[in-house]
Amino acid sequence: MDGLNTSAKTIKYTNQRMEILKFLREFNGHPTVDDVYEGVKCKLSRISKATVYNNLRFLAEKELIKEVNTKGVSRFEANLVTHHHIICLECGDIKDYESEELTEYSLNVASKIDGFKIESTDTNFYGYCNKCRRKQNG
Amino acid sequence: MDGLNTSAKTIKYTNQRMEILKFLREFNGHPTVDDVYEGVKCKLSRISKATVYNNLRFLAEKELIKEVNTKGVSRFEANLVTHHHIICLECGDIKDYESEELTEYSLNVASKIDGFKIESTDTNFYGYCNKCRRKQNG
DNA sequence: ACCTTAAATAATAATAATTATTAATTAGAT
DNA sequence: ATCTAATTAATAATTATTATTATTTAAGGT
Ligand SMILES: [Mn+2]
Ligand SMILES: [Mn+2]
Ligand SMILES: [Zn+2]
Ligand SMILES: [Zn+2]
Repeated sequence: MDGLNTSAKTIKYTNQRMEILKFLREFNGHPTVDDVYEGVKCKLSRISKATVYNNLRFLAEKELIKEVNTKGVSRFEANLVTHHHIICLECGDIKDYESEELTEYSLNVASKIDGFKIESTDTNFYGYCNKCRRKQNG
Repeated sequence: MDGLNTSAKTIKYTNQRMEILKFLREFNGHPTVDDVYEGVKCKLSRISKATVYNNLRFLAEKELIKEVNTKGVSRFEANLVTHHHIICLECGDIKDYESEELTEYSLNVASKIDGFKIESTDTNFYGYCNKCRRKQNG
């Protein structure tokens, strides 16, 4: 897999870093720090949780992953394509939702905002997933 | 001011609760739990921080205030009108942005999503505020 | 292949944010 | 005025995150 091909000066390709990035790319979701920590443990049993924190911050800084705004704990993802999120208010499940049109529309709105130089935008949809709806009804 | 006129059964109109709600309505921003705690202390010097947490959760539950999804600490607001947020990536400042059109557009997109029953939607705009841009340049 | 060195790691301590516990207080009903 | 479930204050406990530091290591130069 292609690794840390950024405009780097001194970036070390450590095992820990590569496994964390690989995990995020394969996980294909929005794992918490603990999810990542547990996920890479099978490969790197002696990894420190601080290393997970450090690398997630590092990778986000280098724009190889993104941090997702959620209430409560930090979450990360490897999906760098601009996209939106569908969030279940019951179980907290977060699904990606891609819509070029919505992105275009939002960016166009953004271009009219002054006092702020807008770099990016995303939309959250809040509701209830099928699983949680089935539970609520009967 | 109108208080807790919700479909309530047993809701107590305590001083603490009312001051917290009043603070949020007058603050007109997105204060953290600590902001609220510090803000109501002048009126209620003996208030416990746990009471602030409890009431913020309570008021959000009753839909008298809203919790805002931000990275890091929890934030709350009394602005119940559907609206969007402009967030400075440098200083973290959060500004409200109302746009009926964007809300309408997003809800229309939402109506086409299946597997989820969407209840609400909001859009975040990320960028840099004038103040932070001035600092960065010269 | 060996040296050098800045960067990264593991282990752990420290701090910050949030939740749980519990005895005392109180709003609102009777 | 009395009653009672809800709320509160104080504080302990738990989680999440950041800081510290001695040790290890990736990568570049010889
Ligand atoms: Mn995503
Ligand atoms: Mn707002
Ligand atoms: Zn769900
Ligand atoms: Zn700013």
